[in-house]
Amino acid sequence: MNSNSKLDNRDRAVLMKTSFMQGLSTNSAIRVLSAMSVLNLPVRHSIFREGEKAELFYCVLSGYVRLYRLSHEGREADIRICGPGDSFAECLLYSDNAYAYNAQTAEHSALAAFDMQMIRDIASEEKDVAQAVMASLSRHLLSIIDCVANDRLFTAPQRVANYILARCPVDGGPALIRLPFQKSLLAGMLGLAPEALSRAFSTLRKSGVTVRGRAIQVVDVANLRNV
Amino acid sequence: MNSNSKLDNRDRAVLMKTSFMQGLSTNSAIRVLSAMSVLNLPVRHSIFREGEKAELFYCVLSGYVRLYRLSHEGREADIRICGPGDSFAECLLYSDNAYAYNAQTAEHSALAAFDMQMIRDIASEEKDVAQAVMASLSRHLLSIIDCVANDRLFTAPQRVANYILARCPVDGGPALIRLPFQKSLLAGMLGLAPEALSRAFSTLRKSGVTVRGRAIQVVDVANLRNV
DNA sequence: GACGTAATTTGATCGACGTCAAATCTCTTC
DNA sequence: GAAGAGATTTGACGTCGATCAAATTACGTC
Repeated sequence: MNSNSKLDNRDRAVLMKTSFMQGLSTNSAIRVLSAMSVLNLPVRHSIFREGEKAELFYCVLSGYVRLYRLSHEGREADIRICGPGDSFAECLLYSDNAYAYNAQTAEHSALAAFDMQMIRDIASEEKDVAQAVMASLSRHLLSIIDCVANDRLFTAPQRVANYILARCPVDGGPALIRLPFQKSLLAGMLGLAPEALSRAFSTLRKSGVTVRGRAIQVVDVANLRNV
Repeated sequence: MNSNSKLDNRDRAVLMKTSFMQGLSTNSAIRVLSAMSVLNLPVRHSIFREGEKAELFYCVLSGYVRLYRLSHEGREADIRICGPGDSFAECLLYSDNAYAYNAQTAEHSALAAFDMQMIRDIASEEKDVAQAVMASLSRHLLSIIDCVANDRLFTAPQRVANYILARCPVDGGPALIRLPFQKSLLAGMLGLAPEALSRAFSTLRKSGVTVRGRAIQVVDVANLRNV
């Protein structure tokens, strides 16, 4: 398989730190890379649609990808937001052969695209590749379980607080973090309309959360845990 | 590993049809079975709790198991209901070593319990076992993705209609199905309070759905798709 | 730095669903 | 078959978050 563009050093570093590729032997890594090509896509570009025959799975090198489903009436629901290092559609390696959701770039993005059949073949020969696939699948499963539990257990302000806390240093005290993407993406990720996210932030003001653009300031991390 | 009870023929048949065990070579199946023991548990019996060290994963032979998380205030949210043939906690084979949720029986149940370390070792030697793990993980991932999408896209009556439709013959016309468990379990599975499920059923009456106990009668399956 | 577009916020309204309480139904058990 | 516990339904009510519209803010481009 040939590459649509070269794998630059930054992209290569990200790719090697993926849960899918980290820890592979040199030999396996070379074989896996030969089943891969790099795509550079503009913002809001469709990667695949639900129901299409699945022949490639992907790993995000830079940018963000939105995975979503459509209702009959055309409403969209985000299932997952993938950032650098995340892979998606690898759940189809050993199941159905049609994509289970739509994927589109949320920003200008670089993706590694892996040929499913080639990876299947490699995984059946190289134990460490099979193990990498299992590790990657496990990680996803756990993160989606978190997503279901969050949706069902917590209110919008609580979900936002959880998101912030997961990105703060563990101790108490003040913290300053920066959103890696637009708020509307975060909203979809948390299963909220953008308006609801905005209101959740404003609810959190009384818990010491200040938002200006993508910058989020927390007066006291320990305090935010009580929300 | 020894067995708490013998594997009877019915249980064995279920176990062999699991996405985890089906298609294993005789040799692999024997090795896997040697890492397994059977548990017979009464209703509402805790299998493990969130945060406990994960040393076993499970496959349901008969009965039903509820996987759920607790909020700080003690509210419960179901993540998944596992029936005969489903496995759970196998996502920890190659990740974290603590259970990510609570598990308890929803009825008197028979479970196959697999020693994670032994299965890990076997999977690293037998290709088909590794592949079985991947297939099992993939299937779960896809089913939980459906769960997130359903929660976010559909209302209670629509989710109930989807559940019914998934269990009806594909053609139009009338259908009669039977719930395999209590309605309160179905409610949790669909992310609803029992009262909301009840009201959803009564909303569906005008779409030709009649419920009496565990029996669900559908006047016209094709019609139900429009809900 | 000004402009125009896109993103975000805010207000108002509404529907969906959770919760609590009480009534009714359905099983199990004796 | 009767009793009783547990499950389900129904009613009343409150809250949360979606939606629509309008105002405001932020950002990329020239």
